[in-house]
Amino acid sequence: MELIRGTLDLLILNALASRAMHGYEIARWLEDTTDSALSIEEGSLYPALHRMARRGWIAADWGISDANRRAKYYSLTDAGSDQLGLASSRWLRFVEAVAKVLKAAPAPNTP
Amino acid sequence: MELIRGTLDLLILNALASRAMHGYEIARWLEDTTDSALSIEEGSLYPALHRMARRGWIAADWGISDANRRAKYYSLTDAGSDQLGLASSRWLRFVEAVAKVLKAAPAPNTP
DNA sequence: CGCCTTCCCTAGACATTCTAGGCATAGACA
DNA sequence: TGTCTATGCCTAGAATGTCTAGGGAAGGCG
Repeated sequence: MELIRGTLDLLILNALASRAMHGYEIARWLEDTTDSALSIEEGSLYPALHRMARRGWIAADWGISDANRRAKYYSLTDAGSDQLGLASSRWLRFVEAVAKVLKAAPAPNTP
Repeated sequence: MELIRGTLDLLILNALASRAMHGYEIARWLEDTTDSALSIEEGSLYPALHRMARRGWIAADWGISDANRRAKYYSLTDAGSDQLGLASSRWLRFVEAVAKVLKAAPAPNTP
């Protein structure tokens, strides 16, 4: 399912809030957590991770994965934790506002 | 507030589901409905309306506004009504999936 | 050895929103 | 009368973020 723009950071921050993970792991964590409702393309994921590292929200360390391969583990920084709080509340306020809009109109035909 | 990409169509479709409106009216309807939590920039609104008309979701007719000025009134077509149903359910499924992600992580610090 | 899986990466296409303008007219008010 | 504000429509180009469509290296299994 195509992600709605601007939510990937929020998803990644949440993933890393539970524990440090490498990129591939984040992608599978997201699918597991959402029962495959959401999935990240690698072409979106890695640029997003680099962007977030550049902004100081996450830190990277090379390590060895469970499958015994080299993997870059990302963890949340303090700034990243702050950002998670901001992004979460922004998201919740947005969802609430959209809910008002959906409620304002008569129920759409749901076949 | 900057809109999250991909939601503008949904908002407009909902506005027009309640009644036919001209562009300026849609913008104010959205602010009223969301207690100013959301607002559309004109530079986003008009291109979106043209795009949606091109896709056959809405139809345009020139008329005279309450303020006695010429205004282009948009109304939902049958295809637009279908699209509203699709976009709504897609949005709800997405929000639900993100909720699972937010619940998966420990509560963020909300200062 | 060959293949699948894991794991990382990038360039360019694409879509959508915003910034920053422009233009026209009605009505209020001086 | 002239000017100002609110109404109403529009566009070009920048900025952003995701996806498509690749490429590559290495572990483990048959």
